[in-house]
Amino acid sequence: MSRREQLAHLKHPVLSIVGPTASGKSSLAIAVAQKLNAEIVSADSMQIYRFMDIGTAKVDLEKTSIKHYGIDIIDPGQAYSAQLFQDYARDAFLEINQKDKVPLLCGGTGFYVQAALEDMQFPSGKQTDNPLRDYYQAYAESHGPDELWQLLKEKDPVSAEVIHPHNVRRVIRALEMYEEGISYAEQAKNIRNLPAAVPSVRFGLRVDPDVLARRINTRVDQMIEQGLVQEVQDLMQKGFKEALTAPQAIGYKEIVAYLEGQLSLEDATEQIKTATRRYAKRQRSWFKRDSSLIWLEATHVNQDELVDDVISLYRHHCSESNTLS
RNA sequence: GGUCGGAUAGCUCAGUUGGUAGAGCAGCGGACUGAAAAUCCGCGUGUCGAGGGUUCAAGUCCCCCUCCGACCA
Repeated sequence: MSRREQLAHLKHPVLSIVGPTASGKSSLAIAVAQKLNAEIVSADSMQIYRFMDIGTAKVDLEKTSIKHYGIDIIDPGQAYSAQLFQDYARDAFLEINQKDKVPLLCGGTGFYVQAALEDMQFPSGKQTDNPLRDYYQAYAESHGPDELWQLLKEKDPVSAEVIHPHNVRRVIRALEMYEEGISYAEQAKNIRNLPAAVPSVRFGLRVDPDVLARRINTRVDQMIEQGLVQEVQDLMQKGFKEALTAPQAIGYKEIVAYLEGQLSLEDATEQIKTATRRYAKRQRSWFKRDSSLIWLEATHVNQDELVDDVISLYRHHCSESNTLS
């Protein structure tokens, strides 16, 4: 059987749990995994990094007996991508399947979740960077974003049409793809209705935004108390700042600014809180569009109830179909 | 107690010679196919501190009160 077929015929569909940061996903996932004999695959673009523990609210792997994939898999100096995660997560699904256990995908990085579960096809090659990127970046800086967009418009007008001229990062990506003979617009066209690559039952946690904001605030204060500043200091010793992905993390970039004297610790803490709130908002937007999600109200609900709901709904949906046609 | 300054959006503040208000941040909504905790787009949400007066018309001028700040006692 091909890898593709194996993925389409898992013994147990992937149980997926998504939701905004601080919604209680990780803890719910562990509780569900214990009752369901599952192993967890984390879909989190920052928890994949070693040494970034406090600021990413990473679960303490020493304190749980549930196996976690997707945590501490690379060093902060390395770049990562949705494409790499797609392969990684699918390998994990197959490995868990071998053990006859339930693969439980849990995380807040919607792009990664979609890449893992749906038939999203990335250009071949496993690069995280592209040699052209620096050239176009420099071009945007010297000529301005609109000029760069004009460049794309000449080469690939259809893609230029779909991308806002000021979204430099995406304009560059489209130019890169053009050089490889791929149309950004063509790829992006189907994002709303990609077929599943893996059978799954998907849950989304909903938490009242005001309640979530309060949770975020106390969690950030706790991170500071637990030594986030020290953690960032240690990372800077390791050349973290120059890396591509890791220093973009909320809670890290602000503390770096504090350590460099650009912010007071108080201001840095405030900025972490608002950045986290805004992140939660973007997550809400992202997950809203997934019509296959089963939404669970998690604002004032006891976790045990949620666990029971998830398990019974999962079983119910499994009996309906557990493979893809 | 006295003098001066301030009081306008959730916050910091603009507001021309009187014509019922606008920026930044926050917030809300949205996009998203190799960085996604990234990147980008859209939206002003208001008893202009209270009361009275002048005026066709007051955030703006006058009176009075309240609160805050600075200075003088």
